[in-house]
Amino acid sequence: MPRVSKEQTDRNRAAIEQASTRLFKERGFNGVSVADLMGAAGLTHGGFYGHFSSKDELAAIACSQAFSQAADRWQTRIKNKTDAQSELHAILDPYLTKRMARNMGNSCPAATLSVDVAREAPDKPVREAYQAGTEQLINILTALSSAVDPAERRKQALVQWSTMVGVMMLASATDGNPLADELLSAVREHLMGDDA
Amino acid sequence: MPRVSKEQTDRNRAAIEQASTRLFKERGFNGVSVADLMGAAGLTHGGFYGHFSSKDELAAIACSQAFSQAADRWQTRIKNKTDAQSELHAILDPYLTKRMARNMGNSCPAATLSVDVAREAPDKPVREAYQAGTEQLINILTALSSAVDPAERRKQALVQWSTMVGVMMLASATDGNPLADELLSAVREHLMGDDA
DNA sequence: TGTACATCAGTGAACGCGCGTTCACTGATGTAC
DNA sequence: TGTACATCAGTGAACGCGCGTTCACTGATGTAC
Repeated sequence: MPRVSKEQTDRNRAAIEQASTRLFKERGFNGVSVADLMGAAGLTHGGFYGHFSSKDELAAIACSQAFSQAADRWQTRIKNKTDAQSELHAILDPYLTKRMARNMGNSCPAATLSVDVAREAPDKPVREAYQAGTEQLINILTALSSAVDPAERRKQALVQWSTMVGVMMLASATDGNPLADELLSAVREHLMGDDA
Repeated sequence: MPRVSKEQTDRNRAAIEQASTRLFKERGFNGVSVADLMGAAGLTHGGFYGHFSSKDELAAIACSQAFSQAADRWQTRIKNKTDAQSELHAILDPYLTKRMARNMGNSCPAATLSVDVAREAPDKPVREAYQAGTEQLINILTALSSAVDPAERRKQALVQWSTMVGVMMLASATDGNPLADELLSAVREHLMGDDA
């Protein structure tokens, strides 16, 4: 029953992109086949190249979308907060959780995609998408820094970012082990003054 | 010219393990084929199963070896140092470098293998090897903590470890971009009081 | 508005390729005398 | 110590399979009248 309305075509493309954003984070670029992606969008593999020129192109799109969605979520959470400290808390509280560590498909793209990106050739389109997305999130963190000097604010954000991403990756890899909880609560206490 | 002396057999097996330790870190478990590994050891793919029962088994061995080699390197570096602060410096100074970020095959297994391990099924043998290896390195860091209370020492080490691993992963993914240097020097300054 | 037809989104078979694993074979090593 | 032979580490063809990508085809959609 092929040929579908223009609206349905757009919805199909969006479904492929959304599925890839989740699945690439969950299983990595090489851990998901084109057929997997199309199947997750309710389609068959052959139609893929009507939407994208290659799997690499979609990887870049998915990477962009993953970071944009994360940035949007952060922006939504810090709305209506009155000071930088509670804004930071609004971001970190849902971020530094076992739930996020366990569910890589819904968690931070920096924790899940960084190694995949690092292993890609320098000319692959996904690298640019990653750089731009990373800057987006770092800029949000920089705006919430407690330092005064601009250079210090940025440095503080970069260190915070490293710690956040590192602990999520380590907690994912040690999921099911008490160490995962230890890591998360140590970093929560360190970054949020949280004792939970 | 098959059948080789027992000594040569042992050397061949060690060469396969050493090659896998480097290549798995560099390209991930799925990024290296059995033929690649055997080729790197100067052998052909067919002989693989004379040494190992499966690629998964070798992944676990390689993971163990990667962490043990890292721990040995750390132990060597902190020898002859007089205080905890210079011991920590001896570990961090060569760790937090662009060279390490760029050369994933020779760098920290936690930065390169964590995501691969997180994506493995819970019953895969590589997970146990990862857990044990991670504890090894965390114990070394804990011993160098500046805190007094044992629980605080461990927490400090866990946060430090998260930051170290996170920044190496981020610097690898942003290699070639100024952000990679920014990340490294921000974390160097934060963890080592270094201004370089 | 209704009809005739061109377009083209999606299908599924097929492509060449590389994967993990198996296996019959080889010939130097190790052993028994 | 020298010879005859059994062992077995390594070889390379072959297995079934899944990959990314291509393409002839289909039939509902969109358009021209």
